[in-house]
Amino acid sequence: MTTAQRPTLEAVARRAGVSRATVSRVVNGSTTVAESIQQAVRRAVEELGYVPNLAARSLVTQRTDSVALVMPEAATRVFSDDQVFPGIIRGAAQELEAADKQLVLMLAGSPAGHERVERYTTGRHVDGVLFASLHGEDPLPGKLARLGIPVVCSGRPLDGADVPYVDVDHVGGVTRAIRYLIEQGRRRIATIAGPQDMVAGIERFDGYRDTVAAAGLPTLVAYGDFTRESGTAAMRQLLAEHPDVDAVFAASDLMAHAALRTLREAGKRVPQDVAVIGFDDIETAAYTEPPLTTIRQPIVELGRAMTRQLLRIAAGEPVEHALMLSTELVVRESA
Amino acid sequence: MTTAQRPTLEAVARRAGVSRATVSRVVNGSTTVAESIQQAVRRAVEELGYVPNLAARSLVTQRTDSVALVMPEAATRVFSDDQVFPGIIRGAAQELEAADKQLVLMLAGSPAGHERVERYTTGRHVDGVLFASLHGEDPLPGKLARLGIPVVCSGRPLDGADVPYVDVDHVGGVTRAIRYLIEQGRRRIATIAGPQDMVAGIERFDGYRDTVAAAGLPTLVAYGDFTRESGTAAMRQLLAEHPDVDAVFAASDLMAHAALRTLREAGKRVPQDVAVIGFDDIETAAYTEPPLTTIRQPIVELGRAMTRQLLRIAAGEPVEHALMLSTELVVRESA
DNA sequence: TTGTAGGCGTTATCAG
DNA sequence: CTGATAACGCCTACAA
Repeated sequence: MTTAQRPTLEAVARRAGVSRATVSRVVNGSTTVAESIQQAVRRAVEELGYVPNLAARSLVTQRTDSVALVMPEAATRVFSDDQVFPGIIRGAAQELEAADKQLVLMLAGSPAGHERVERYTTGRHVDGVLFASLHGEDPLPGKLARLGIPVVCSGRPLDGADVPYVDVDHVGGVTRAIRYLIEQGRRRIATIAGPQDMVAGIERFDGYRDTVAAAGLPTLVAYGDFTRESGTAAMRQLLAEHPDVDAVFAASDLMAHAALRTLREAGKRVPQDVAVIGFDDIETAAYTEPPLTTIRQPIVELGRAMTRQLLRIAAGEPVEHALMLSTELVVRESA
Repeated sequence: MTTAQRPTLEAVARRAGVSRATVSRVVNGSTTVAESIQQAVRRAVEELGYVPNLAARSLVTQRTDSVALVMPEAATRVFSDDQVFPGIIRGAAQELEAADKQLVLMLAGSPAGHERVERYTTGRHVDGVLFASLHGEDPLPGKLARLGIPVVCSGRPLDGADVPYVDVDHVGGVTRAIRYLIEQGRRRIATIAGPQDMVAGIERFDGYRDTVAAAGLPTLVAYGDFTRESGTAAMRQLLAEHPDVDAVFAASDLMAHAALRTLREAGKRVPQDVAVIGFDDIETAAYTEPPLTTIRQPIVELGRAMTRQLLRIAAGEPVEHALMLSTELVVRESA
């Protein structure tokens, strides 16, 4: 029942026989303190189990040593089993740990949640804000940037706000994949596109459309929302509308996985009858039947890169306005 | 360039022509303020864009309105694609959102990380601490509890600390699964067990061992660490040591998934030659080949339940020392 | 019902 | 190199 008041600077100071100021200096690593005194202070800190009160500290320093990671998705979708969000979280956590800062996770799925996030972040309760994936034209990133609060987005903000961002090379990856399909002799190449209110959905579709168009091939499209269920529906639609489809590029591995299964149920062999390529390279991709050929995006690295940019901005250093991480075609057996 | 100092209570008070105390009352929803004054204050708050400084507030209230979720796993494993950790995060986030508290995520994989977590949490920088999954005998939960800091673990702490926890009914679920296998006429039932330094690994193994023993059947075991790679190795070992195995219970869906593939490569048909049952019911389970029969654990609910318990403890209410969430056998085609 | 005043635990500015 | 002392922004008795 050690309900004992936690010790304060004052207590440590008394015990070490010095002033609060000196203790503060030692605790914060100032070098201008005599060695003998430093030792005395450290011993007192040790004996008392002193831990600085961050609230008090940030009250005066105006820093909070914490960063918010905002996930604007509905709570139910953020953690489906694509590994995108967990990957970003992990990358951010790693980088923040190295910087000795805290990661505050915020879900902004509901309107109430969004408002909460706005209150919290504009209230300067964090040193910076990371946006994990924007849906539609969220004005929040731009607003925060204008308030002078460090912000970094994953993907170009759709509302055109002048906010620094990091993204993976969707278009490049997709272009490579579609060309690969064409080289294999595929001519009726369809796509299961992602949501068109998210950069990832838009750019992956653009990459597909431009590449098939450049090759003089038709555009065959059905839309999904990155989930397996939507992939199943889209694949069925594609099959119904274009029975002669001979390749499918799905904008997410989850949708590609669903397409694989739907194709099998429809009696199509993969890749003989229809080739399938996904996007993400989630762990499951290597275990599908057949193993999925897909475009790998460095998702953990995305989280890390965003965080590094944010920390630079917070430190007043200049950063590239946009950073692009490269993607890579991983050929397995589905195409 | 609105670098303008953010407004303080003082500023709002001046603008509304009242005292700081009154503004504080209005902001915190005190009812003892005249309606007309409330309106004036609210207008001033609005006009100035006032947002309370949490650091200042928690300095005096001794509350931080934030809760830490500690994931003691190595960063690289926390977000593999089993949905356990993301599920817990999601449940906690939902419940915390309702309580208007912040979720601070902390990875304690490395020794340095663990020490960081210890400093932060013992330093009373959060109102409570949630432990997402314990590895070995971590003394931290017990230590925090002794310091009077609200703590809730997922799973019984292995060091015997007297800390409240919430867990799913591993043993019950596994028992049902093994009995089901026996009813189907399986007699050479093996298990791919999880790590034996985690409650989940231990209890799932216990459930298996006791049930096969009670039926007079042999114990055939290989160990994994919940990942697919380890599942592959374990299944190979099982096949080598017990070529006549006719059923496998894997302690995680990921390992079960790997087992499915390994069995196929070995020329075994599932479920005809070998039945396979997993544990978790991750989304992928419905999409494996064949679809996986597995034991479902309510993982998001686990996160929510832990959080609710923590909030109760923090509010000084009494809580059950242990809470058990039920599991359920989901029969698909692999068994 | 409203205002006054003190203090929460640190850091930072100055003297000494 | 060290020690007073004044903020930092807010809440909360207590007084009016």
